[in-house]
Amino acid sequence: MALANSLIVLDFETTGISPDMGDRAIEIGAVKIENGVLTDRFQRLMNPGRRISPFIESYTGITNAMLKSAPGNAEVMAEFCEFIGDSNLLAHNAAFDKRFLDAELSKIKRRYPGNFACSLLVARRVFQSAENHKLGTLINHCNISCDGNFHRALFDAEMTAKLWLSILSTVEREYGLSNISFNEIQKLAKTPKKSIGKFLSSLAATER
DNA sequence: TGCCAGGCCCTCTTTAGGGCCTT
Repeated sequence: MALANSLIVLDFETTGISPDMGDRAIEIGAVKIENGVLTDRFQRLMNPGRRISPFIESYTGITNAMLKSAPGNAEVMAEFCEFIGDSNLLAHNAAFDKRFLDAELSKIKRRYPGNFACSLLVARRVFQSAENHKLGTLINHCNISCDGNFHRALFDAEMTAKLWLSILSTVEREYGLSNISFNEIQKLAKTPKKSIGKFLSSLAATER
């Protein structure tokens, strides 16, 4: 089955860093990119069934009072599954968000058909001179306008989406690639840093 | 109650260790 020509950029806020140790999602934010344009948005708080720590309240700005009236994780994740459809997926440090997505969907016996890309791995290769590769640093590095609160799911997803478009435009501008594919970007994310120039030049040389 | 991860990537590497990144 061919996947849709769309990309879902997502970000979780969670009770901690390890779903294997019982941590749960408390917010999901996502945007849909179609043909280089943000065409849809999704944001929901979800009640994990227990109180969150003062650290997480401070880190995210999401409070126990806000979560008290939120729907449960199962209801929200089922709705999010419909939003994903058959799109491919993207997150900044995707290993983290993928673990939580897989854990939450496993609890409701749902799956997604798309592949997961990581803007962190790609940015480390394309923006090697950046001070570091945290999302906020890369947004500044790319001169992307930024008016909102980091560590809220929808805002981080929107910033990741804009970073992704900046990565694509940088690659296309510097290497003369007019339409790099999702699969080619996935290969780029696995290419050794020192070979990035050679890899992209080879793509440009063989471009349709 | 209190505790906690894991994949990537560099190098003083590969028979390993530690920083980065996410909440």
